[in-house]
Amino acid sequence: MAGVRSGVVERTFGLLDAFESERSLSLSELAARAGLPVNTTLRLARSLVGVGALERGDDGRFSLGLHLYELATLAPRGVGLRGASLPYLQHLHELTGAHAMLSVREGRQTVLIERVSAPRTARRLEYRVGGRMPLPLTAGGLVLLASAPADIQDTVVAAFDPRRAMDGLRSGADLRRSLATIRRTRTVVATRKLDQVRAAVGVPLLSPTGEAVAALSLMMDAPRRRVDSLLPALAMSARAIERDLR
Amino acid sequence: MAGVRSGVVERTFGLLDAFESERSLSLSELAARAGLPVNTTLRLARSLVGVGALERGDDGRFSLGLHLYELATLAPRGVGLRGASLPYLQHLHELTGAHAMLSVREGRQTVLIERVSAPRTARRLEYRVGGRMPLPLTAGGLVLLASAPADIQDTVVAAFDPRRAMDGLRSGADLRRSLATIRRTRTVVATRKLDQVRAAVGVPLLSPTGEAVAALSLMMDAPRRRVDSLLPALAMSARAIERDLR
DNA sequence: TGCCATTTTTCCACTGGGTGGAATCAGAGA
DNA sequence: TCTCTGATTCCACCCAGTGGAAAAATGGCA
Repeated sequence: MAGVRSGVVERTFGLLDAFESERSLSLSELAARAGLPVNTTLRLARSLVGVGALERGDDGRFSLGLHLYELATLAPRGVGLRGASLPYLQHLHELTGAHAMLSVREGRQTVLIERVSAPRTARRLEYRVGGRMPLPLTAGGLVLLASAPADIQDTVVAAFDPRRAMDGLRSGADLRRSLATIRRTRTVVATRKLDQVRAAVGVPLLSPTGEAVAALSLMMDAPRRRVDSLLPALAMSARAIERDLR
Repeated sequence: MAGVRSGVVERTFGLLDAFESERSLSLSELAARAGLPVNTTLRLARSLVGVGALERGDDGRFSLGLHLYELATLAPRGVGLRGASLPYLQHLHELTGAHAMLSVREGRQTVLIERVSAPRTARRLEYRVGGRMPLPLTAGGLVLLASAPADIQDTVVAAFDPRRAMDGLRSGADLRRSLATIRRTRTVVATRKLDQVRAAVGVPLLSPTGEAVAALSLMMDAPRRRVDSLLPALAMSARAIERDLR
């Protein structure tokens, strides 16, 4: 479907990516989503079942396999970070009642590595664990954008759409100013009405060499003043995680 | 290196699997581990970087990429189960102080989906999140084996090695008897001195159709009598997770 | 700084694995 | 029983993948 320049690897991951919206797919559905002939799809899918990247149920439908989970646990930016942070996310959530989140930057988007939320509220959020969001749309994203390479910042600022932005960001210039502030204070406080949540705070997680490898953030439905008060606990947690990572 | 029958998909995942023991590998290390010519390795690895399955640092070394994490979160047997179970694992851990674990069966082994442990003890355990263990060596594995297809049970029983087994299992016949008991009681209580942990209990997590999709288990260094007392809480948690999964 | 060893990358001609259209088979409804 | 959709097998073509070899980059070491 997409204009991927051929290559077996690209096709293979094209197949896997086809499961983004559906948990299980039949052969022909899979072929249609990946934009490949059924036959080609069948052959690749069988190989993928062979290596455990796909599983095939008794009904013949495919779904993503456990082997991907095993590999993911070995991805440094995935589970390493997650394991170190989870206890602190738990603690922050219990302490504040807010959604506690850990995210990293992947190109011009953020990927949510982990989130600890109250059980019922979790389903309403569109920001799923493992899911992506544009950088300027989340507190964590802003933190990560602020310390991203210049070319990334430039393209994101250029493509900035004020209509889907945090309160107070009306132009690319606003965004740039905001990023400078974030770099200085190592802190974001942002408000926006989305997903039943009004405000969010974020801080970077710094590697020993001083670069932001991830962002820790809290989201809650509360006025800005109250959200401000969460910052000390958030910053302390970030320091603690950094310590544990060594 | 292993006798994988050629095919680009197999080679590709051979490359990814090479990261099992090392977080990052240079091109030549990667080629050596995967048993492929450097040139072939380079070409494949670049494609993998292109799709996000690998990442390449400034130093030229490769490591597993975030995209695998994103895919893993879509694997039904991975993150779906994990998300539903995590709060209960937390609760069980707090309640009992034991290691609380969730595992599934993959062929003749178990894969640990999630574990909640006290921070310091976690590092000593060889059973890593995302890692594998032979079915008869863990309480969760025994639960899963007890409800596995007959052919799986047969091969595992045939290959059974009493030297690395739970207390009281001295032969394949013992194991088979034990599995029958587990099926009847839907419960495992096992003791073994390993990893500083003396005893474990496990119960199955049943799908709506009644098959065991996962195992919930607790591990702690305590005499068997005390471990027995954990069973009610464990069973209740399993029922609660099953409810949530619907 | 210059030299050597190692690793990474580019180049290229060969060929066999990948391809996909078409035929066949399996299964669910009607 | 017939029909239709989806899954699977078959097979001839051919280009993407291959890997040896050369070139370039890297990194110690003196």
